[in-house]
Amino acid sequence: MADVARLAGVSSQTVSRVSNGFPGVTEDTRRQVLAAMRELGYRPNSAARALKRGEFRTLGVITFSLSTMGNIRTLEAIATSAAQHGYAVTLLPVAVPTQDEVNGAFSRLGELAVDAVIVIMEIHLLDAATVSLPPGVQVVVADSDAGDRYTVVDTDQAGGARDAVRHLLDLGHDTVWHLAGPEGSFAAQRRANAWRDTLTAAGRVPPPLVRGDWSAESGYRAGLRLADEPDCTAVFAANDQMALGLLRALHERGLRVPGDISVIGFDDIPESASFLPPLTTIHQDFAEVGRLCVEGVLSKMRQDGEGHGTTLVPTRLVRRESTGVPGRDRRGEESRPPFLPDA
Amino acid sequence: MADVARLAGVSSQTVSRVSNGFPGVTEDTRRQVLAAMRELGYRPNSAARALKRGEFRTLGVITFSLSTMGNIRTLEAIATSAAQHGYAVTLLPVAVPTQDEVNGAFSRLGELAVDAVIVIMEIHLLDAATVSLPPGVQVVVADSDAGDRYTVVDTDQAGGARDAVRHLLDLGHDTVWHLAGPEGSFAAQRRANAWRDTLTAAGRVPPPLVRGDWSAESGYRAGLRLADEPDCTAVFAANDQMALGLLRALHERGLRVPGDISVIGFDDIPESASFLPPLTTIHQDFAEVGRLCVEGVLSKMRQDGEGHGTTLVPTRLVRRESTGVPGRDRRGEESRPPFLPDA
DNA sequence: CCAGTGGATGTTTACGTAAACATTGCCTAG
DNA sequence: CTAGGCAATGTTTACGTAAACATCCACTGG
Repeated sequence: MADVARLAGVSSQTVSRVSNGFPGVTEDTRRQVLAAMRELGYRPNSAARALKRGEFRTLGVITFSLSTMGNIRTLEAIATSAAQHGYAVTLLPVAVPTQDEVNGAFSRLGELAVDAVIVIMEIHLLDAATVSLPPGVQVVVADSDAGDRYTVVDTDQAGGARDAVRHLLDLGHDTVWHLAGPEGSFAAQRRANAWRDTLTAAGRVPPPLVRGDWSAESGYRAGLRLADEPDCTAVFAANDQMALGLLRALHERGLRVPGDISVIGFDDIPESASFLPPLTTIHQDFAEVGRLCVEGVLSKMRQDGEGHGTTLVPTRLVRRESTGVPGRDRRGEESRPPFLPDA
Repeated sequence: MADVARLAGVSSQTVSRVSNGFPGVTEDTRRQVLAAMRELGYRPNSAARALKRGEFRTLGVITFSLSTMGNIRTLEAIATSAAQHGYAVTLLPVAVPTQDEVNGAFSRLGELAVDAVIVIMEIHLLDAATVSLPPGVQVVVADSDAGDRYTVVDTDQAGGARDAVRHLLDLGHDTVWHLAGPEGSFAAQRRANAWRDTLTAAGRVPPPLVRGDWSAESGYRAGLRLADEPDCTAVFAANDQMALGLLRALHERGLRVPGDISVIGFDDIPESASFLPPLTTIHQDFAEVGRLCVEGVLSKMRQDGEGHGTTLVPTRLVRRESTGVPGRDRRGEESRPPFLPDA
């Protein structure tokens, strides 16, 4: 900086003013300084800057190895949104979702150049961890509940699940089976609860819950079981991957979708439009979740925020070809090639 | 730090020594300092640290919005591997893959707290950009060629494509059609070139190349065309998503896979094991790519490295049920339900 | 008994920046 | 014509750390 000042014939403070876009600098002087900066290839040293300003302009994101598409989309939106606010994003990967690993990530965080943290994680792993949070570091949590203890931004899981169930009921199905996510997942739990509540509210009897683990493989196994349930005409899968496996199993058993069984997913991953048949599903707006995480954490930083609360991002039903009116009893009536989209 | 020193009854320098694990501190003193650190909740200030040391212990990763699964896996591996070396990872998202955006990312980079950069990007967007790289910032590129100008780590695209084609030829197919990725992509180009070369080397005539854009939707459209090619008994899709769309199109046209047409993909995304039928594909080791990127950039930093070169990460053929011996002429011969896995 | 040695610890300083305060010089109002 | 004010710019200082150097002290060997 001193070199630039010398070359431009000004003081280093003036260089600082120019590089930060502060007022009170003649247009002439500004130009000269900029020229000198270019000539010397000057780059402000961000370490010194952070030291002086007391902030890093950086957000940390803690997440399990980018396993699910939802986390990835959210992360992407966080990065983009942070960049728009002049913030960088530092990744804090947690290899395996154990309490130890999470604690480790949080303690590393203390020495990390980060002003605030966004956690994409189930809440129950967070409790013991946050005690070691450096004071003044704000936290926003995505993919969780517990809005009373943290600021939470999440997809409206319950609303989406409700829409999925209602869609199938509206089509005329007596009831809807549910292929749930793993027990440990709050998202899975909330979707399952909303599924049960919606059925009950509509005066239907919820069938036994079928448990998967988010993977297509687990959906396949569940599908083999469901294929043997003669009463099953409609399945709400807790995510699109499991729906994919489900479709494969039903297909192998010679069941038509949606002719014999309607299937609806959750997430709306890009591939789901190309499943066999294209999957009706609940679209999640991960970009919005990420954006709100950044807004939330920045606003908390500004007002040293105390207020916690949950922001829900609405979902949207995307109707494709895997859902239709009930008709399993018609099985075998027609001889059209199976799985041809009804449309 | 001064407070800790006072509480522990030592000098700040001794605190520094303890916090950096330097030798020359009595076990007694160390314990006292550590106790004081805990009591005061001391965290070393990473800005001051970076300022003093002249390095940030941080790697920047520039990539287009985490669009493809490959990039994500690579990023994940980079983050993990960097953490093991005591480095953090900062994300530099590029919204749209235009030269302007890339230049912007690189110029922001100059002010960013980053010691080195890993670029996950097609090379041709890099050329004009790197001129603005701060001196001393090393670069490693994934997903590209141009090993003569940069250090490059990439999947062995050509080797994988060759294995895919050979697998189908070995099964007895006369030739192999190719559903390629978009023209702008070097990965797509190299896979297509290797496909053509392998066929030529085997004395076969390469059929006309079919172009997609990586999406399942484009694979579907291509599939509708290929279904009308009576000579087509084997297709090598340049990625699994396009293979997915391809499978759907063939299915709609009543063609069995692999009975009538064999399909092989590239990438081995997790879902491909649950396609209809499960997809034979070329597995990419993104974790290894990411790891090598980190190793490469760190070693370049240590030796102020000049040497460029390309490191290729081998692929692996994953045989599932979408490939088999040729048999399109047998169409209609049997009445078994289509798409049941042959095994 | 003393010089010499080496380990443990303290003191000084500089890293690059920006806030706070100081100075300069020009313009305007009285 | 001059005091006062304000815009432009310069000077000083501190941010928290760690390298370099300085000091202290206990112990060893002659």
